[in-house]
Formats: sequence, structure tokens, C-alpha cells
Amino acid sequence: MLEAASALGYRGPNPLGRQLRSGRSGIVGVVVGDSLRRSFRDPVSIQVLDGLATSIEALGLGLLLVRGSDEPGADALNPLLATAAMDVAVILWGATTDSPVLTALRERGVPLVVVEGRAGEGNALVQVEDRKGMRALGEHLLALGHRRIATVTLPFDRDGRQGPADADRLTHVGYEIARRRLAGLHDAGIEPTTVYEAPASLVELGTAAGRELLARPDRPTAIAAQSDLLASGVLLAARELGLRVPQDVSVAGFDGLDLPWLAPDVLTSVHQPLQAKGELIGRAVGDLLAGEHPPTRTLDVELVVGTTTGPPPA
Amino acid sequence: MLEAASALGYRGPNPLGRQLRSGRSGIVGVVVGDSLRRSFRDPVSIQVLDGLATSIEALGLGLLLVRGSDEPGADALNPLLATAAMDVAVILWGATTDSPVLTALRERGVPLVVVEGRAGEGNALVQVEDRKGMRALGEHLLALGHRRIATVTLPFDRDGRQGPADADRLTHVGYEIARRRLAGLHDAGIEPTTVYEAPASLVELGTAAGRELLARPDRPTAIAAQSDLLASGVLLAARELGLRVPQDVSVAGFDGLDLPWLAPDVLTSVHQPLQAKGELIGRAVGDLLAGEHPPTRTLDVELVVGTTTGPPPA
DNA sequence: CGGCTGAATCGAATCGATTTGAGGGACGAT
DNA sequence: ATCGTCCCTCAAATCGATTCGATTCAGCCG
Repeated sequence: MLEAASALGYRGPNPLGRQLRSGRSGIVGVVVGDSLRRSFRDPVSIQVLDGLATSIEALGLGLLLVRGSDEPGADALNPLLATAAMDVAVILWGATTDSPVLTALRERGVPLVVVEGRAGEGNALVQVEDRKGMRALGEHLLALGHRRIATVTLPFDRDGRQGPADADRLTHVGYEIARRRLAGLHDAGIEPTTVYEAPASLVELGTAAGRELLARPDRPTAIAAQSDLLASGVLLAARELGLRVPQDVSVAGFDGLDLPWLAPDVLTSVHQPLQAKGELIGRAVGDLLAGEHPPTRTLDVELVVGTTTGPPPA
Repeated sequence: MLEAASALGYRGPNPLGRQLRSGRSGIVGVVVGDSLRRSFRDPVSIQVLDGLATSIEALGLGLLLVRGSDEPGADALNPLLATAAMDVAVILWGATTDSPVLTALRERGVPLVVVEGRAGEGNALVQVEDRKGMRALGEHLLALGHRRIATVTLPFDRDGRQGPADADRLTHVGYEIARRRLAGLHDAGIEPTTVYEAPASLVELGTAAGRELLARPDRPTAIAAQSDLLASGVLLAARELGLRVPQDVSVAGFDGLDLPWLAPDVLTSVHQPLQAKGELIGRAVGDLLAGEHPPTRTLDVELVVGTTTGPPPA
């Protein structure tokens, strides 16, 4: 009987029939940044994605990668957003509130999980205590005696700007993640000498920022970056300029990545539980599929002091 | 009319119906290694994936991530392999010929694109000229005068072994990629003093290999690693041991990654066009969907000599 | 031995888009 | 004015699994 079926060319049940009948595709769409490369270069995304994939797989679901908007400004939305079957969509790195991606998915009625963004009506939110963590980092720097503190930030918006942000720019921070981490510094009572905006979380952009900040006449005694990759770029720039860390300048990051190539230095950083974050996103996906409205989930972070921060030079 | 439809709750055409009718899900399954984290930590996979995603998107298809087998030995196959809808599957990093992943997909009748593997009947193959590239690298080292040359390899199999490989082990190289790169060295006329097998392409594993190889009494004057990440780990180990590169030891890699944190060193490496590889995979996918049998596609590589190789110490 | 209840199997309807075929209407040509 | 053809529109069949309902058979009890 079974062999008869297979002799007739039967290859096992066709998933498409099941899917149509059940109305479920068993697929979770994950919207990552502009270019896959850009988001996958980022170890942060990768670890979150790994945790997410693990928990999603346990639910018997698949993970469909979808690129977000293409070129900045172009509203040529990725057609997959409109046509691909997905039961839930996860938006990594929040997207700005006005993001066409967000509105497109909302119009389709796809339940959303937003990561590090702003809660819309009816979509789940997963985030970490950025603001608190950054505040702790700021207080650490102040306690060490630093007063001239600069910061290198994640993108404010998807317009790819790079360089010091003026007061006007600071009022237009589209991405929650950059905004919250800036606010954390402010909470600590820090008014940064310079806020340098990087267009992405990449080592080389950190280096560029570091070169510019460290060459200034009013050179900061400490630089707090909003990501470990940016911070390690700053470290490289400091080395390049012959500055000792932390004797001449202190550098700190955010994320708590394992960066073997900085050895023997250990970056002072606010550690966030990336794997757990991915798993929480998975949990939120499960909740949405079960028809429940998942609560906003916020994970704690921890300041880990390494060897790259110390008292300012006398 | 349209507003009436939307008022009734119509959310646009349901992809599932279209899919059932057309028999196409519009989804390309990409089978990555054991754990997503492990494969995504690897910049090589990421760049290939990026190229693949770009060309697949141009075809209007989506990219479904599927983890390969779980724990080594466990034949608890990822259920997605059996149940998820996919029109074509891409197997990154070849899988061994006996891979249960391969047989599972073959039984389902899913057309396959195998990357850096062995051509089965009827599946497409995309690869680079590893062997030729490694031969060129070997000849470069020989021309510099090196005679005691060790090599750090990619995994032979999915059993996670780590350390020097003996003669017996060398006859059981399951992964084509490690086998071919070894063969390339042999083609150059090199009999490595030690073949050190790493269980994955990670910086820290390269460091472990470097520590062991460079501490030996018959310390090699050159180490050729099968990946840039392994090579940069070896570099770190050399620095750690106070060895100068390339004065005391030469180090070379494979892939041609951009590794900003090695600066000012530039790793001597065999460059492979990763982005283009991903695009070729996409082309193969397109061919399979069009019902054609795609040819085996082989990309060329190029030896780029950097600052990490030089004449052996006197 | 007959009737009733329970279980098992077979068939039909459903999910939603798509495609094809048929029918009707309109226009042009004879 | 009538016939033929072409186009447009609407309805029905299809894709494949699943689910629900109905029918049938068997077993048990009265």
C-alpha cells in the first residue's frame, strides 16, 4: 500500500494543502535591515537570530528572512513583504514608527513582534533595559572622574548620516535604540562633549569616529559607544594614534560581545542577554499565534567593567 | 468597491491559495550548519547568503532558513526538512555524501543546489577553485623558501574533532571543502609537518591551533590555514607568544575576508568571490525552477599576498 | 433473533486563488 | 437586418490536505 503509493510517485504529503486548509503557513517572517550583509555582519543580530531560530524551531515553525526597505528614501518596498506567506512577522531593530515596512505588514493584518522599537497598537514588543544600562555606564565613568565624555551612537534614522550631531539632529532620533541609549547617558547627568552618529554598527565606522573625536583639541577623556563594534573601532583608532587605553582615554561599549581579537584587553561594556532575547521573541511569536496578546517583555542588562576604562589622565 | 472589500476585512490576496494552485511556494530553503549561530558567526556564510538573498529576491522568492542536523550523531532530523514547503533547497557547505539531510530532501523530491560539496545525480553544484587556490598559496610559500609548513584545516566531518590529524584520520575527510584544500597543498608538493583539524572556522579555534603548533620543538616556519578566521586566530597566538609575523613565522589564510582588526597587517589569503558565489547559487536556483538542469558552476580564486608571509627565519 | 449503540471508513465539502470554458452581448461586416 | 465573430464576464473546476458528516458494519444486550 505504502510502497504502491511511493511507486506512483507520491513524495509524502504536500505542505501547501495543509497550509491552505489550516490557514497557517508555519512561517515566521523576520525583517532584517536594508541589506542582509549589513545585519548579518552584526554579531548582535546573529546571536538574537540564533536564539530566535532555536525557539521558533521548537514551535515547529520556519524562519523566513525578509529584507526591509531597499535604498534609503526609495519606497520600492520589498515585494516579499506583501506577497510572502507568514503567520507572524518579527521586526528586528525596531524600525522607525513611520516605517513603510511596518505599515505594509499592518495593512496585511500580520501580527507583529517589534524588537527594540516602539509599541504600536496590538503588536508585541521585546527590548532590553538600554537606558538603565547606559545610565550605569555613565555613572561608572563619572565615578572614575571623567568629565569630558563623548559618545558614538547607532544610527538615528535610515538616512545614513555620519558625523557629529548638532542640536537639531538630536531632536530627530527615529530609532528607539539610539534614543534610549542617549537618554541613559543623560540620566547619569552627562552632557556629551560630542555626539558622533555612526550610520551602522561596524568596526570601521567606530574607527572613523575615534579618529575624529581623538584628534580634537578638547579631546574627550572617555568615549562611550552604543555598541561593542563601534567601541572596538574606537579602540583601534586610539592605538593608531598612539594613545594608551585606559591611561590616555577610556573606551566603553554596549552589548557584551565576545571579541577575541581585542585580547588581552577586555572591553568595558553593558552586557545584554542576546540569546535570551531571541528566545523571548520566540515566546512572543508563540503567544501571538495562540491568539493571546503578549506583554511587553523587557530584559535586564549588566554593566561589566573590563580593562578599557580607568581614571582620566591627570 | 475596493473600500467595501477592505471594510469587510479583506486584507489582500492570501498567498496560500495562490501557492496551492500554482504548486509553488516561492520559498527557497537554505540548509545551514548545525547551529545558526555557528554558521552566521562565519563571515563567509554571511557574504554568500547576502549574495544569494539578493539574487533570490530578484526572482521574487523568499529565503527560509533551516538548520541542518542537530547534535552530532543524533538522527533527530529537523522536522522542517520534511514538512516545510520549499521549491528548491540550497545546502551550504556541502554536507557529507551520507548526510541524512541530503537523503531526506532527496526523498521528498526537492531539487537541490549543493555548495562546495559533491555532485549527486540531478542536483546543481556551485563551488570555487579551492584546490587550485591552495596550490598557488603552497607554491608561494615554497618560493619564499619555507620547508616546514603546517596547516590548520576546516572540519573533516561533523564529529567535532580538534587537534592534529593522524594518517588514518586523513583518509576519512567527509567534507569536500577540507579535502580539496588539503589536496591543493599536496599538489604544490607540500607534505605538511602537521595537519591540525579545527572543528569550525572560528578565531578562537585558530588561536588554539596556533598555540599548539607554535609551541612545538619543530616549529613550522609557515602556517597555511584553510580559512581567514583560523588564520587570524593563528596570528593572535603568534603575537601572544611574542613571535613576529612574518619574520619569525608566516601565516596565510583562505577566503579573502576584510578583517579590519588585523590592521596594519594584511593577511595573505586566497580570495574567493563570496558575493558572486551567492549570486551563482541564486542562478542555479532559477535554473532548477525553470526545469533546466543547471551545469556545475566553478568560480575562480586569486592569491593575494599581504604582509603576513615572508621568507623563513634564517 | 432483532434492535440499538458505538466505531470505523468512505465520501463530500472546505480553504482561496487561479484558470479555463461557456455563454451572452456588442460590434462589424455582408 | 441578420449573421458571425470577438471580447468580456461570470461560473465552475482545480490544486491537496483536512475535517465533518453520513453510512455501514459489527458487537452486544435484551
